[in-house]
Amino acid sequence: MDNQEIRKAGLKVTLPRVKILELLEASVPRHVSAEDVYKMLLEKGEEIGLATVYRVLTQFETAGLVTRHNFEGGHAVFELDRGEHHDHIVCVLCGKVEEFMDATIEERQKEIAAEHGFEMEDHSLIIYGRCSNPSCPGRE
Amino acid sequence: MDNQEIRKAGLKVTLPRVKILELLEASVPRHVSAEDVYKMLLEKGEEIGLATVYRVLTQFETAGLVTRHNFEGGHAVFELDRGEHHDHIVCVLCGKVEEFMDATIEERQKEIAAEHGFEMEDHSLIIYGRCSNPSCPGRE
DNA sequence: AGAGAGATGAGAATCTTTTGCATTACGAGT
DNA sequence: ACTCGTAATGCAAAAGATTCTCATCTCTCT
Repeated sequence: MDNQEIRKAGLKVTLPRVKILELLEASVPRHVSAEDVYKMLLEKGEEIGLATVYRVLTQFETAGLVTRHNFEGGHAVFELDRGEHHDHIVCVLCGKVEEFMDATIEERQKEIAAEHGFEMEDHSLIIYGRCSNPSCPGRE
Repeated sequence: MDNQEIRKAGLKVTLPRVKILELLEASVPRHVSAEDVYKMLLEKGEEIGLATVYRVLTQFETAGLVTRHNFEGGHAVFELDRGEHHDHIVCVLCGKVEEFMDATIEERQKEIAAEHGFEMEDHSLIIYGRCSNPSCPGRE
């Protein structure tokens, strides 16, 4: 039940919040912008304002339900937080996003932060490249 | 001579471009937003429009003279590209930025991209944490 | 010095995200 | 279930960052 997650986050269980969480759980692709969420809701016939989408996503982020990423392109994307941390590979041609997790890198990051006198709080690793998908545009 | 770098990039050697490049070479901190550059130029008495700053920074980025980073906070920062690649540690409290370079991580990234069928083009690794600087605000 | 392509400046426009405020919807208590 | 107070929503306006338009200016080449 989604409701419990929302409630546990200290938020009232309202229709917009439930709908947005449902959408994120069912969402393919997993990485969506606030605008994406808004449009997807409209298509499903839900009358939820864009401002509310932004507010709810920010609240979810604060509550640890979703993670916000600042990919290239000026707008943030969100994804449901499923517990395990991971990083991203983004195709610069078609925008496809794949996820990965590498213990070696994770470990080194912690060491590096410590070497610089930082207490690591979070990190963001994004690899940009060209994917091998045949249907990926912009490949000659 | 800065002029040569600009010329080599296929751009006309104009006053705004020279001034912006000079500023980036002398700039402390090394990571500045377009707005920062604009204000710094104003303080030095240079009458260069904000739109031009954006244009020139984008051109410099395309030419490989500077690198653009999408840190948290919605605005991009630029830094002069000095040849060697490096990553960043950003203090979430005071905004201080330190640079580092780790061969182990670099190597793994290339391997990971290959494993996913991507040809790595670029990457961005940012560690967020709390620095140990005594004058850093927000520490209890 | 002169011509033409390219660059600039100022402001308008665009895009993303946030905010103010009147209205509405949860949910604790009865 | 009913009522009430508070928190949440929707809309429109605002704010912040970046890009675009276009008339004017300036490099570069000759």
